[in-house]
Amino acid sequence: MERAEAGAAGSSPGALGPEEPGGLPWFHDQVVPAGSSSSRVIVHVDLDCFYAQVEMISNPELKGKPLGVQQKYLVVTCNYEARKLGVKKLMNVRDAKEKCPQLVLVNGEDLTRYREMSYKVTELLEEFSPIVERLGFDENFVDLTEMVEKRLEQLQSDEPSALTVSGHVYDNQPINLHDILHIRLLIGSQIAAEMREAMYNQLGLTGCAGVASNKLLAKLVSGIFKPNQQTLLLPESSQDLIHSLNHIKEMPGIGYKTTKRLEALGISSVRDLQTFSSKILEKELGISVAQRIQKLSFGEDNSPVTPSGPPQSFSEEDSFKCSSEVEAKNKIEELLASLLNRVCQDGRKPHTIRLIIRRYSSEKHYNRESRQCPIPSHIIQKLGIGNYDVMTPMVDVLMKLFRNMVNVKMPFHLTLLSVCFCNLKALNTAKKGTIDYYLTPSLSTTSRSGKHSFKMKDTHMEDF
DNA sequence: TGGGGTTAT
DNA sequence: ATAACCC
Repeated sequence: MERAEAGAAGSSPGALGPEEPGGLPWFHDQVVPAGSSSSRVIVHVDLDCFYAQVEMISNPELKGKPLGVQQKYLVVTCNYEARKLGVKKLMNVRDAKEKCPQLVLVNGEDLTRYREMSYKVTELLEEFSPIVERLGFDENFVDLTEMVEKRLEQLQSDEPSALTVSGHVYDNQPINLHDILHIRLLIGSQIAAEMREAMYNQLGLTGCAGVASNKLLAKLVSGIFKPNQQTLLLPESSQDLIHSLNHIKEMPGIGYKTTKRLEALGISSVRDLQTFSSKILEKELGISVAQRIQKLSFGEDNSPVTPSGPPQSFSEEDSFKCSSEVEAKNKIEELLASLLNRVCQDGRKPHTIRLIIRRYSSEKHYNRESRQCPIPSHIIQKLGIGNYDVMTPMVDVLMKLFRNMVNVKMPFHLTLLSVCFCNLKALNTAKKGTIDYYLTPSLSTTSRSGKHSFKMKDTHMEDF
């Protein structure tokens, strides 16, 4: 893999400080208390134009050509060839074709291959450290603190270039090899490089990485050098980084709604937010949001890297025009069929099903409504095996949810349908002798005889 | 704006 | 069930 970055400024290999009498490097006694939340080493890994990369792997003839991935009338992402020619993310297909007539488009409405590749990336990163948090399909945070500590213990002072940073350093700030925080982050940058190398060698994917002391800063710094490069942020540069943002809307964690409310208070820059009265902010946004985002404005973020593990929900959606119950039912069947395949592969069983609609309306930014209910237990039990037996009863349940939301006797116009399986439970967690065992129909003796199915507290659709 | 995801209230 | 956030 090509490495665009040169060795970082300020890192001079072999410039170790004085050694202790025992021959150990000076920093071996600079212990950070175990479990301490101060001074972590976090990496944010961000794949380059992920969907486009997956498409180019599926069809290598696309490599070298300007490529866009299309969903409905939008180019949701594109490769760098296309970006050079003026195509932007989430650009209208017409505008994109106008800007770039040679643009090759592939349909990316089926996320299956993207999702599969996404989890391969997360699993690869989990081999480095189990503390991996997914953010969308193409980003991951990894807490490297423990791994860095282990490498520091192993580190021999006579290893040549053991203390060379990998990739860029933000602002070209010099590394101080006598500063333990610098050393720890530098080791983090080496691990980040190994991660990117593994992603390329094992999966054929390129991406960026940012190494810093918390998630916010790692995420912000990962985007500094853009495709296929990595950047390390040293603590002394964190204020420069956050003030390089032109507007608070660029701060991860401050979304559309909060931005509007902040603007109404006259807050638009990061410094505006830093210096704004905490009391007033708390009264306007609530204490929780106010305190969190004001800390973010200083580059402070104590939120942990929370291991994502397997997904909490599976959903399939399609945006399309729908004005009759028959159209809705057909689409629901289609969405459900795909979901059943996915849930079957996962192995766990969903205990809740949800139907989401979007109604046509001229103005109103985010309008979605949903109804959910427990999946009847007799359907849950058939989930692993008979894929077709469950279709009909599940569609019945979903259509009841549909009619609960939409008055089918009146004209209606929907623009989206989505089906979601959630409340996923592992199959045989109930162990003999526990309360669960006796309350789990599939394991209890009465249920095993197959003659009684008990209901427990499931709400039934007849209730509607 | 698509087709997904998450957590908090 | 909705509302906010993320991609």
